[in-house]
Amino acid sequence: MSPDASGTPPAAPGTTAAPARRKARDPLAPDPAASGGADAGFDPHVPNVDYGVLDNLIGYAIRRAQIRIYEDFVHSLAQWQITPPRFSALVIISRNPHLKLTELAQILGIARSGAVLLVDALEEMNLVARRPAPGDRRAYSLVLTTAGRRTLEAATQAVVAHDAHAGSALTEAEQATLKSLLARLAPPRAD
Amino acid sequence: MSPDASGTPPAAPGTTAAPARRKARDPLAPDPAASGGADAGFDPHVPNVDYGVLDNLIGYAIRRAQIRIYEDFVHSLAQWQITPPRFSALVIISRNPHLKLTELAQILGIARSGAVLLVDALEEMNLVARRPAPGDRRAYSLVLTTAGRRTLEAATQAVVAHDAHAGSALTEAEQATLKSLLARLAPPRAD
DNA sequence: TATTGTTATACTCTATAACTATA
DNA sequence: TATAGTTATAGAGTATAACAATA
Repeated sequence: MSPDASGTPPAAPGTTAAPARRKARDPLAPDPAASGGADAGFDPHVPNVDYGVLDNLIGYAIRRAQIRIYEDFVHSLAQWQITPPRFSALVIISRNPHLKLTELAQILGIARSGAVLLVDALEEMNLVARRPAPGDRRAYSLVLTTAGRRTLEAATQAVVAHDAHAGSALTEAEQATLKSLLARLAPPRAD
Repeated sequence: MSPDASGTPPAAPGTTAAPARRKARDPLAPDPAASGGADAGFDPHVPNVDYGVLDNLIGYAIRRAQIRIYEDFVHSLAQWQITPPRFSALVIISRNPHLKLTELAQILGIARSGAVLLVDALEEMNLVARRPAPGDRRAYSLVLTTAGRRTLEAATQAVVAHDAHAGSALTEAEQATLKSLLARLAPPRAD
């Protein structure tokens, strides 16, 4: 079809100019619902803008809150070169020592190959060690190093402090309510 | 340094075997806090696993809820080949016609170049049209096509239905409370 | 034959920065 | 000189699938 055949005619032929068009790739050709896409930013809530339904959706309220807090989270961990997934991994390994890579992957909800990369980075930073798993020479037993424990402790303090800041506008009771309500949200439907 | 010099010695030389190590790239070398990284999955909440601090953080409660709802959201839009950012764009353009690309980008919280791609896709799907902006031959005026209005209407119904499902475990009052609490969360700090 | 860790590959999303045509 | 839209490029994150060693 012709360049501007989008249902609306080219308006006024005298004032109409505008740059040239090209065609775009299809971001969801192979599998619409798969892949780790994370949506665009979408926190701003610019003044004088009508957000329509978006403002009525629980999902968007949660998303906005998530984005806002995530920023803070990332900042508070940046000084240790720790990303959110790395923090999660450290906490999980700390509280559940001797996990195997596959188990860690399951807990974190990522692919095994992703867990390998994650642990690679943490091991290179000397925070986590792969020890031979007793009784299975294929597997590793993941543990924190001394430096890992120390770093996790410091990072945890920072994270907790920033999380407290995020919730500082709410009373303790309200924070508890919020967590409880979030936890009670219905899981995805099957259809 | 040698392959396994990670702070912990090779345990027992008799039982120690385990695959070979290599080095990993650094995911946050250029700019720790930038880039659109979205964290790994992390919804599962596997039984018999100690999540430590994570279970006490508001940020993680929100993140889990977000991931859970997001799935549903994506599913409900997949049949129209509409992704969450596309849906946002359609709603914003619908409620605020004649936006320029740059304005749309600001509202969505994405880069101008991203907005171009987004609108490219929507235009190719014949849902959005770029019309010449009156008075500025550099700019476009974004509007929904007839098909765009129709599709948005249908998609909105689906989204609202699924959002209602997500909140179905809560009473109306509780849903209102949840939204209110989320909206009151403190914004990120400056430091 | 199944599983553990690994690797290679490909794909998506996003940002940065350079470029053009206007203003 | 600044701004709107565009383009190219590069980076991070992820998944998939194949592979070797071991179970």
